[in-house]
Amino acid sequence: MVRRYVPLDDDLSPEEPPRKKSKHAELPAEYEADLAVDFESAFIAPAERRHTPAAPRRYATPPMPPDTEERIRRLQELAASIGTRILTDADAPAADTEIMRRYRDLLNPAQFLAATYTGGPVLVIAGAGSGKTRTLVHRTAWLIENGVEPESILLLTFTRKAAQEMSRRAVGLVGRGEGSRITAGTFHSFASFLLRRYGTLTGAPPAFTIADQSDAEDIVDLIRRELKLDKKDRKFPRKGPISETLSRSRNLDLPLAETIDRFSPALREFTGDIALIAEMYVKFKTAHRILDYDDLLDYLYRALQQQPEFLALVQDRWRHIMVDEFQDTNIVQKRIVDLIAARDRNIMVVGDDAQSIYAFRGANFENILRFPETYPDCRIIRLERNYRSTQEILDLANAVIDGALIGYPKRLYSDDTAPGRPLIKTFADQESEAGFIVSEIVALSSQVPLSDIAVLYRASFHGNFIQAELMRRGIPFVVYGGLKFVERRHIKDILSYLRIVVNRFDAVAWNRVLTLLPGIGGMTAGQVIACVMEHEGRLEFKQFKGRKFHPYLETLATVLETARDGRLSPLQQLEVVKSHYLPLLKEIEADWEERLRDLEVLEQIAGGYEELEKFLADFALEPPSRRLSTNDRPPDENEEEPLVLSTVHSAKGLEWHTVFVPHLLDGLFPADRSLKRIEDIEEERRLFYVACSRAKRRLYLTLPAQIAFWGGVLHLPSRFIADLRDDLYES
DNA sequence: AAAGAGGGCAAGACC
DNA sequence: TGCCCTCTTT
Repeated sequence: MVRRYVPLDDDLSPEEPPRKKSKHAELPAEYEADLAVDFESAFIAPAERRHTPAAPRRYATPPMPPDTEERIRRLQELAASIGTRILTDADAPAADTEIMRRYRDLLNPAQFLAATYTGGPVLVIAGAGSGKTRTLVHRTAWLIENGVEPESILLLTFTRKAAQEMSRRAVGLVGRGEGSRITAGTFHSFASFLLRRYGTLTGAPPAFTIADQSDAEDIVDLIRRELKLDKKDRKFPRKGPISETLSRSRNLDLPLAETIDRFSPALREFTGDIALIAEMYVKFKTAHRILDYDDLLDYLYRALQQQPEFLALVQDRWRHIMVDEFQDTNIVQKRIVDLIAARDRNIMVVGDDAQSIYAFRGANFENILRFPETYPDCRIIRLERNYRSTQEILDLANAVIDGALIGYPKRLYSDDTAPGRPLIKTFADQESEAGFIVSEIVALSSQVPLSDIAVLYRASFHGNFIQAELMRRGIPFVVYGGLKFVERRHIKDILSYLRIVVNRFDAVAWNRVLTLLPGIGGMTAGQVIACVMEHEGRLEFKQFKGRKFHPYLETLATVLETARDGRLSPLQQLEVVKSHYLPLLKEIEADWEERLRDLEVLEQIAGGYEELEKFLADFALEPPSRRLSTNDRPPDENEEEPLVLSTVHSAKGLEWHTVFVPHLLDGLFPADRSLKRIEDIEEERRLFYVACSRAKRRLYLTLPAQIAFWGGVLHLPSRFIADLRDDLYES
């Protein structure tokens, strides 16, 4: 079966492996040796691996360090030992009241159980498409119907989209009056709310501003330059990697040196200086009253932990806690939840370990696996009935996840027995692969709306050939991801003025605003900021009299003073700074007219607020997700809803009638950068599982026979399809 | 400070 | 191979 994928140039001898010129050449020597190992024996063999392909002899399996092996074994034990805690359909409560009967009829037995269980901590393992949101929303409604105060319900989610969806549907069930009284939000928005409201109790600075990821990087860059580290060593790492490492160290709760050792060995020789930057980074934020995303969680956690008064206050208010997407929580988030739930223990966490795909940003896969460890008396409910896909698609998805080393045992099933096994197909090259996909899309589009079809790939550039082909044939499509609205410079610029209006000490915003002015660069900006700090936030620029740029500074000061007027609405404040900013924008950007449209969107959003501080906080935490200027054209009645091109990550939680997953070559999916650590390969597998489980009726898995990749050639089919039983798919 | 040249690096993206 | 970042030059 696997022979079907055998690459065209398979005559390479073992003495001369094909990876000679490829990326793999950079791997350490022991890894070279390992490439020859039969991948079947290198894994702790999952129970159900069935056949031994000939080709995969050359799949790279990284060595497993003893501590990793030990940890994996522990997690396997945990996952295997949940038996006694599992509640089954038989444990569903009697439907002996009108309310109970109503909920029983609305939900399947497992969902019903999850919605009504109140006997303590619960873990709900919700498979893909199993009605997770439905269950949570009904639980919320059930609690309220049974006398729980809506105010005491806390629903924590990962994305603002999920939070809004929950709120909306809760309101639909219990009505606006009660539905709007529950707290549903992201961890960060919940933290931001508490820190602002209980500033003195939590130790958060007054009127703090929130630094997003790029702001955090800018701060690192300012420090890096101040320390002249780039001058000392031209190889000194850039702001991006440093900032990422600092954040990772906090998200994983690991000492900085260890974080560097484990995740960025290339930075090892700079550990001392990075530690120094870390120290100054903290001081910088304190001095300028800035909190980054990690701070929001850290401040909240510390306040809960160290201020009994505050903890009691929070526990008194929120007595029923539900956490969505628990597999994506990091260690700090888990601790926050544990603290709040410690007293009343009304906690339900919902998630799917098989869909944990965010380890790279600090999500701790183990939180969900170790829940039974934290709450030994917990109960576990599995939602395995799938309402999305056909059984034949689920069979393949189940097989994919069966190949994982760790995870709770589960098996999705569906009533949908519509025929149509997933298709796995190899093409000579990327062009013919793209050609095939687009032809199939064209053929399908007579029966299925284009918008119900998606192409999901591992990395954005995998979509290039398909995009080209779609354009050539005039098929409308949208690409998820790309440069976000909030990341566009003019949006950041305008928001920076407003940030200064709120927080005079926000040096990151100052830096942006100042360097916009002609004649002011990084050096001068630094001096001006220092001057503002010395004057405790007053706009005293007399000392720059005589310098060329002095008049600009005075103008800026006037604008900021005008905008600060407390009688103005956020929208009016925005207008004030905009009138100052527009001429500057025209100077620096040729396409300023198009950018103006983004500013209009910003105005629209600001119009909905009464308080500037709230507007800025919300905008930092809940930015509009897509590129608005290009996608928010007025909808054309006759225009067809476009096809979707997306990364698998961005597709999480979504579904389509037909899904194509292209470029299934080992080294692309799984990505070659993930092949060095067993945990990373595991995550790639879960990612592939997410991709497959997005499909409702048709699933296409395709690959080119080979692909030129950074000077080398990739030609092995993805290990995730190579080890599939051949009766699971067509070809 | 702004513009041009050369070198390094390359994924995924939530708040 | 191409883009982004930084360094160099004016």
